[in-house]
Amino acid sequence: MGRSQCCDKVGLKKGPWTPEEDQKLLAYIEEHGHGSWRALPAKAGLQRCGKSCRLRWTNYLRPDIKRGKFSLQEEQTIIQLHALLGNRWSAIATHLPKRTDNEIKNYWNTHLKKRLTKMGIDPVTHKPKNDALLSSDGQSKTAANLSHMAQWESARLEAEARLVRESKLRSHSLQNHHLGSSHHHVFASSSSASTNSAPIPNNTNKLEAPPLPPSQPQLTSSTSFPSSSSSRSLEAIKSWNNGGWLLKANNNEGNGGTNINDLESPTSTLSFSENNNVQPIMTVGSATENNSTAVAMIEFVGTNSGSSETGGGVVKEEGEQWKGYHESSMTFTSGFHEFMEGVVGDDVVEEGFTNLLLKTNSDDSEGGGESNNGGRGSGSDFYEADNNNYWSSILNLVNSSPSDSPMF
DNA sequence: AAGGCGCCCAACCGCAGTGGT
DNA sequence: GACCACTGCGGTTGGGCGCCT
Repeated sequence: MGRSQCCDKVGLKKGPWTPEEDQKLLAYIEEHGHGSWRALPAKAGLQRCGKSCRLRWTNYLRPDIKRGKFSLQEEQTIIQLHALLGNRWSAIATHLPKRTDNEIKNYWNTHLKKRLTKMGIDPVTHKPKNDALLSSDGQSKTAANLSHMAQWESARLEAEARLVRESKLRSHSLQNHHLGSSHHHVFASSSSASTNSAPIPNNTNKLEAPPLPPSQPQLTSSTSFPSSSSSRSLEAIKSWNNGGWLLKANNNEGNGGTNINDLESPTSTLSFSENNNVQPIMTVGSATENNSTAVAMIEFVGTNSGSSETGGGVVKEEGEQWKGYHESSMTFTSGFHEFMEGVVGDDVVEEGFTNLLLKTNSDDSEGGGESNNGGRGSGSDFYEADNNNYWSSILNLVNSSPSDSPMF
């Protein structure tokens, strides 16, 4: 694509900002807001490019920024979210109020990455570097499955983040609409409302998950979130994590056939195409609400050449549930169960995502006993204990995210 | 005291995505 | 559909600072 540099004009200043410049920028934004960053520097009397001004405001001058040392809680949150989201700093920042993505990124690169490395954990994959786990005892499969499910989780979290951002935007735009204002309110403009956020999506959003290894289904997720239902919807998603839906679904299965709308708990459905291409469409939704509440859809596109849109016969209409999947899809009880059996094995499916992680950890400790490298007193015991709780803490984070958090 | 070294973090850079025309 | 303007994001840089020798 390529764009002309914004700062290539001669005479524009670069480098650290002076207090005078800060003052000018602050004063201007407080008075006028920041409708157009391109035009702002000239109006504010700054010899800077708009991009530089935006960055200075976003990362430093905004009044709702917390500066200083990261708390232990914040550190844990960053590590856990990074395990799920990777280097999606803006998404991670949505979990950390008053922290900017830049700050989090810096903190990760300078502190947390090193700490994980010291713990013997690969900061990229969040897996133990000494991969005794991946021995020939079948745990490699579990580890691979774990990775696979973490990617589910990653895409899901990202979808949630977008949901919240969209919700915020809508509420802001509603506010603005009521106030009859456009960009002349510093904290009501779309930019400031989504300071830590990605561009606000339209009604439907395709998200690409981290690249999957060959032979695994490619994961994308689509969201279609009525903002009013976000809170309950996210509770539903959390319930999915908690594995509660599995029990409920299985119980219902015993009752002879499952209608997702009959489930008390939030439900999910997977839609499989007739052929062997893995093309499930999973909907995580609040079935107790009216049926028009489409909540979250995670779409698996087979690695084969088929496209989910064309192959599965699934059509989503804006603001509605997926049209037609009721007829062709299995209920979540059987569909997801069978799908996950194929992917991760029956025992794993029965136990749910969270338990899988815990099981993996407990297996580690049971199998290894002392340590992965077989040594006692090597100084790694402390880190092993951390590793044992590592993934479970990640899930705990997700499961325990309060509904009223900035994220939820 | 001073030079070297490593760390930290604000800021820059380039690309991607989106909306308007 | 092509083009342009603009914003957001993530990787990278480099200057300042503190610690060590």
